[in-house]
Amino acid sequence: MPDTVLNERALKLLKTLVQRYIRDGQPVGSRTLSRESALEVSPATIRNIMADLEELGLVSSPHTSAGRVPTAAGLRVFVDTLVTVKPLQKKIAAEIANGLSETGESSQALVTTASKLLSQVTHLAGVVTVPRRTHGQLRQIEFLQLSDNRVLAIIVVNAREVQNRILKLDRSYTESELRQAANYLTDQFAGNDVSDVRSKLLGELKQARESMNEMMLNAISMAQRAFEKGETEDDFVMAGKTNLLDFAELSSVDTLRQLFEVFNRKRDILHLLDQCTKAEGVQIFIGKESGYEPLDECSVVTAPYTVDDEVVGVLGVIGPTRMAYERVIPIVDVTAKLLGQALKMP
Amino acid sequence: MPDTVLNERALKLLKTLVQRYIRDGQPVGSRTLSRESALEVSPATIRNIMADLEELGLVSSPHTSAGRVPTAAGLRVFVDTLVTVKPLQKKIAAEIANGLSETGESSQALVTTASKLLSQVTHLAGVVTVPRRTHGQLRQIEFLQLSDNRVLAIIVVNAREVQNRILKLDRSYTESELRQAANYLTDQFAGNDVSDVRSKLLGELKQARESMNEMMLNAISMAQRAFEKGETEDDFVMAGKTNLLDFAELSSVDTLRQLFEVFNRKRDILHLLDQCTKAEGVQIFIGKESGYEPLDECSVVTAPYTVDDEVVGVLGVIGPTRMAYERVIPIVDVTAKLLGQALKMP
DNA sequence: ATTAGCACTCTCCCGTGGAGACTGCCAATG
DNA sequence: CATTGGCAGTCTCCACGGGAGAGTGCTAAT
Repeated sequence: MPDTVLNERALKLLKTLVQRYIRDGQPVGSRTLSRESALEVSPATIRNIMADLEELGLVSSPHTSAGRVPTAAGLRVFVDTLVTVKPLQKKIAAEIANGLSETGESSQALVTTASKLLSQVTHLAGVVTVPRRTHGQLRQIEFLQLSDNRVLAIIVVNAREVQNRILKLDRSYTESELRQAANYLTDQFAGNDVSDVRSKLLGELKQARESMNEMMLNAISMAQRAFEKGETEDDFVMAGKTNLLDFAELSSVDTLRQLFEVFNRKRDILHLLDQCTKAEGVQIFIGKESGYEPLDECSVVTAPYTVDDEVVGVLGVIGPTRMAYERVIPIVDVTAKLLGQALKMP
Repeated sequence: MPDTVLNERALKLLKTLVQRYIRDGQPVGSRTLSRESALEVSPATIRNIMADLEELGLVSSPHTSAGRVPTAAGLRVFVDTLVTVKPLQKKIAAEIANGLSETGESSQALVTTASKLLSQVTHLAGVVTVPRRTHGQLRQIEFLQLSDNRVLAIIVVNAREVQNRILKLDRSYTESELRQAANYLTDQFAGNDVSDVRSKLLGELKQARESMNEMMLNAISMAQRAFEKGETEDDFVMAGKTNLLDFAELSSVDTLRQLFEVFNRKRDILHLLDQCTKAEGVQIFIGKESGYEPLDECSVVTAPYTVDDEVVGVLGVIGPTRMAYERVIPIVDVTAKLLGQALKMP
């Protein structure tokens, strides 16, 4: 036994073991390891070290006479301290940058593109949460009469987002009533932070119920309805689920079934992604660390993306625990940065 | 050999064979068939008849000593002449009706719900094309200034559909210019069939280029841009892909991969669905009849749905060839009718 | 501490040999 | 002459077993 159990040599071996395992997904034997690692040691020595690593819970053997496979803990050590992030290929960086710049206006489209790019470049499943701009500036409110009692509210935020919402009202309004209401509201609230608008509306309504004329009251109550449930349900997009079919270790139909089910339910995944807004920079969940049973055999690599220094969403990829972290990490990293930039542009 | 080769008894046997095969997906032997069918004949007789049916290409045996399995041709005969459609369970009809009536306003939402209902009720994959109303009445056009040179066009059709489109223009317009343009266009074209508007715009522009004032010219050219590319890309929705994972015969990971890929590409499927708008009533494609290799082991059951006697879209389900046609056919049928009704409502 | 050698273990891949399920054919039957 | 019972033949499925290959753990030597 060496001075400290996890000495440099052991770590170097762990690193090559993980790299090899990631490459072809099979247990790595001592002979292979002795050839692969630059270290000049015999297989026998490696076997000893492996026994140590196994005791520490960093590797394990599927059965007596197979090589070793890194455990989740082993992978964690790898990504935390051993991984040497490959410099991003220019070609790939360009692919992402182009993809995003070629995409048109709406932030929804940008998010979808980002997700597709991630999946395309990493050959994993890409996920991106829809940006939730807590500090957007309300630009304009407009109402259109659709039919009796039904009014279309259009809310423009930040010169980019456009939200439609159909309101059913208790009576019908004339066109000029609607125009007046819209003008009043736009005058009153344009430039306000959109997260404040709702509470201000409530305050306004309560504070001055009697001092206002009917028109204003109507306008405010309509606006309230329009701002209700501001979150849309479609709050993240995902591309490349089929890439997961490529990996042998996920290919039991049952595992796949579970996986696809989770992606359909969305909520669980979203919760997981939400946690990532707190940290900054790339974050990695390996296996059970995600806390969701169906993802036990998956890793998730995420990074928050920002607009004007404010975190507005998270993106990342989901794949088997044996994904190519060295490649994936920088990809997720720059995609987050580029998406942030793309969203900022006018 | 009987009078005519495909006599009544042979057909009855084919029917029970198909039913049995659909039920549990395994080859059916002569003994089973003799018990199952109400016919009082011995297995030996049945073996003779089976030999005949095999010669006709309606059944086949996977190997010498397995029972018989219906071929695609056999299934075709079954659905064309033998199937006795089960009366739709009230519970299911109610489920669909409720599901649709509880869904809110937008036709997009209705379509998604319909797709989900189909998949939920049949345990297959549900598909619905987005309604393409060729004869919708234009109700209103509105323009909103977003930022310099960027204008949001809002087109209201039929008191239900709302389309947004962002236009990049060569100069910026004042609010009143936009309002005038919108008013002019709404006056001019409201009530027109939306499919005519574009051509009328063109005509108007050409015919009277000099006689118009600049405002009108601007209005018309803006409107033209707004009506370009009227089709959205997201032209059908699909729910319940995961249901396909349930069926043993589709569960080779490779088959599944192909299948999911097809659903992602969308275009091929859409083409297939488009063909179904021509026929009326329920239409069935068995195996290769669909013409798409990845669907070789699948059947597609579709029905067009109508609004005001005009076919506006197609819905249906996709599943393995051995799907429960007797149950699925009426479900697809009523869903089409109910969706049509739901879309018609104000 | 490292290494070579060796016995041991476990998987994977065949080939083998019933057991079970049907068929196809033939001869008997009404 | 259609139908039936009987019977041999065929094919799958599964369990068993043995040999090859890979890799380990232990021990004794360096």
